[in-house]
Amino acid sequence: MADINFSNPLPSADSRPTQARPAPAGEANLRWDIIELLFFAYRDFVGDADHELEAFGFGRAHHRVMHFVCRYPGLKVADLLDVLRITKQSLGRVLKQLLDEGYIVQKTGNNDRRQRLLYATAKGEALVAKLATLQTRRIDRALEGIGLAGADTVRRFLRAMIDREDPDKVLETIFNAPNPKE
Amino acid sequence: MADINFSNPLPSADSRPTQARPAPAGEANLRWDIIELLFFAYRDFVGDADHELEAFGFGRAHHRVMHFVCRYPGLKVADLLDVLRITKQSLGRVLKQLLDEGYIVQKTGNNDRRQRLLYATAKGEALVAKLATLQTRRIDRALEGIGLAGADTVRRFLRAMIDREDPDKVLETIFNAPNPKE
DNA sequence: AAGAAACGTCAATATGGCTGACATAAATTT
DNA sequence: AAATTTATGTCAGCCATATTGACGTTTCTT
Repeated sequence: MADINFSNPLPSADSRPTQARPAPAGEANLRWDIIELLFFAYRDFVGDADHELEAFGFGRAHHRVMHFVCRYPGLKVADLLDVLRITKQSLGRVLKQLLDEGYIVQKTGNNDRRQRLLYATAKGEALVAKLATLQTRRIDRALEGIGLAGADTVRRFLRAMIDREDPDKVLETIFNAPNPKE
Repeated sequence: MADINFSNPLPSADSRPTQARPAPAGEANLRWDIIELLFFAYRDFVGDADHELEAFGFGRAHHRVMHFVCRYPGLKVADLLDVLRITKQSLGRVLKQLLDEGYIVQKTGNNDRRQRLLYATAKGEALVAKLATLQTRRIDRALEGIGLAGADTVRRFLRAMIDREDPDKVLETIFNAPNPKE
């Protein structure tokens, strides 16, 4: 607590515009800018969906489940747990609601009858598409000035931000997918 | 629920590798790839900090508060509420812990003595720096193959993902900041 | 027949959001 | 000077979503 210089407060500290604290000499080059941009970008990105979900009485948890079930039809419950990194008890409640309200259906596995393969209904697909449309609008707007090569750079960056060890089934699919041409 | 083709299940549906559902004809071009990459990238990005925070008995909420107080010293409580988009009651609980445990201090405003300007202590700064270091490591790794121009593209993309209307004090600072040269 | 696996569920608990109401001190307006 | 508004704090309770641990059923594997 020694080197914080507010013991002798700056004159009119609260009338100056807010400024990011300059990096002290000893501090390694930290990516403050990208760290904060990620925070705000993600906040507004999920905000799009959050707002719409309210009208359905759903939360983020429901969205995540529906999204991945819709995108990867036939996902097992265990797969979903891996992807979402939550416990089956947590998933249980949310999944039950989505089943009861007809957004998702279960189907017993053919090979292994213990499995409950998950599929989105048309109702579920419609909602997921609606949410994805909102988010796509934001992404398109953000990519606008950046060009095709830029979009690819963004994709490469995001991919590289993801842990590669012990990838779940969905991530494996994503990593193996060819980078789209746009 | 008519056009989902699992009424006549595909042979050995659960032995095939997981595949992303191909986009139906009627569906607009949705950015499924970037939507999912953002999900996983952010999940792992905040995971770095989450893991470390456990050792301190703190959660994500504490991190967010400490981070912005540390980065924008002298932030008012009201500013923080704008940035985090939570209620003062929610902030209150978390902030009280951080004050009690000596990660943050308050200082009465000079111009307006109602205000409580927030500052991180050395202890607080150390923790924030530690967490930022972890996240910076991940970002650096992700930017590695992308080059300087690529890093700038990523920054531009993330900036453009953020809502511009009604920016809070911190966001204004970020938007007005010159793009760093790397 | 025994064990393991996939899933479901009950119970209890924690975190971090929320709303509404109310209190205080200080600034501002009348 | 009095009234009002602003910035903040706080009490009480609710809700959503996460957790752990335990136990049960069905089904597959050995």
